[in-house]
Amino acid sequence: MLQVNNIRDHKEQYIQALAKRNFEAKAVFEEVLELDETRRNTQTRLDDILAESNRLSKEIGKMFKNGEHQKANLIKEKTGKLKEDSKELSEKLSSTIQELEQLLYTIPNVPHESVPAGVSEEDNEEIFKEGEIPVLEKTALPHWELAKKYDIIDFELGNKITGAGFPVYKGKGARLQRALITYFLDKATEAGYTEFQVPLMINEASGFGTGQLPDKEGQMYHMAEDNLYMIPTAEVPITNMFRDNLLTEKDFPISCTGYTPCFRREAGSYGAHVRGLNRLHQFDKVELVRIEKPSDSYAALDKMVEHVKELLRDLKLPYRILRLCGGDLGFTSALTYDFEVFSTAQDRWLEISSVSNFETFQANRLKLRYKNKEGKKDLVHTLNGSALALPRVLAGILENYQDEKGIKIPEVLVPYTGFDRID
RNA sequence: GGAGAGGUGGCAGAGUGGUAAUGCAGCAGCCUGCUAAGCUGUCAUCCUUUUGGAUGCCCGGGUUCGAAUCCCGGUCUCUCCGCCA
Repeated sequence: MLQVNNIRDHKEQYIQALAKRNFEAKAVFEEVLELDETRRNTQTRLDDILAESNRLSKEIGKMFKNGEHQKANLIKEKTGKLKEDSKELSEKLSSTIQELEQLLYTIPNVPHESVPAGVSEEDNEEIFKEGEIPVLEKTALPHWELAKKYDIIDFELGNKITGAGFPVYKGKGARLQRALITYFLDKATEAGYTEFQVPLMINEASGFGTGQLPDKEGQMYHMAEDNLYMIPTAEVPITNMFRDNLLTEKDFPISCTGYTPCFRREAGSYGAHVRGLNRLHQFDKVELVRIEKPSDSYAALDKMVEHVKELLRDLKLPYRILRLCGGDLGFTSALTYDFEVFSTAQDRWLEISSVSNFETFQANRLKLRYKNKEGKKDLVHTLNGSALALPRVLAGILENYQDEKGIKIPEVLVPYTGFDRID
């Protein structure tokens, strides 16, 4: 959520930046500023009335003490009128504030200056590419067929238990999955991130804090009876650990990692592109979250990008990095880098990580602040990134490491799997 | 699921109808020559920004001239019992 003061101070700059995500901000900003003006006027008027009313109350108190009951009763009549006025004004004030907030909820984050304009993923900017794309035999298979051939993932079994998009990993498939999780967590820990195990369900306040609510409600599984949501990513519980906090300089840097399953309804996405592991309702992910002082946040973002690069280098998977264009940028993000692994047998790129700086957009909703050197309170910057999302990494490994007789395990994983081939 | 207790500033913790003590931490300054102590100020939010004013004691209602305090509803936490991995 943007701050009204910033909208006022940087109006033209924000309008231009938001145009990069094809968000027409001019009219909304006008309305925001107008409502804010009304809010302040109303408050001033209300304050005056309440001040008068408080003053009279004090007098009445004194009069009763002095036994001047008649005089007191006279003044009481006055307070009745004041009360009516104040009620009216305070209703106006709260409805104005509500209206203002509703409006602010609809405004996405202001893109960073480096974000290219654009309307769709086709306008994303490729900024880095690394790794050899292997030349596969004609007999090479897509991962869902490999999974069946070597009996390591059972999609039908998941259908039976739950439904489409809930695969069952089996034998060496399950072990490889666990190896990846442990490997990613170890790498994050080595890089200084503190590991957490967090709840997989969140309440409404948490959903609001990181921005899944109110606009992405339909993407989460909701348990109506308890009003809880299944987490779509560990970002939500991890970042919300810090909700309503007032940090001090000493608390930084804050860097957290955690493995969780993630649950997404993915309503409306079906078809060939979602086959196999490409898109699931439940998948595993290791997430990184950082809470930074504003001055340090972009350096932190770079560090996260380097971290993810290293993982992919270690796994020897061909990948590229995209700087998301305005049209593809998430609602809450100021700058996002997507990592994509090349799925050789499908001949397409698969997103396996998304690393973002939210600047103060989430912190404002989270009421997550720190006391700076001058003792003033300031919103922090929040960041997060996947390191990494498992299913597509697995798909990449299966497809890129296949030969006619099986699948080779990337060297760095062998200590974790205890085997070097699936066949 | 049943019973009870509780929710006050960054933290700790008073306050049972007259308008939020105190301590610690933080920040600014003063002082003292030693890793520190002492003193003073500041130290919830908003409006005005100069005096000042309002709001704020988990959330929402109510009673009252006046509510942290009394009443109703909700919510969360803790303790005990029950159930249970």
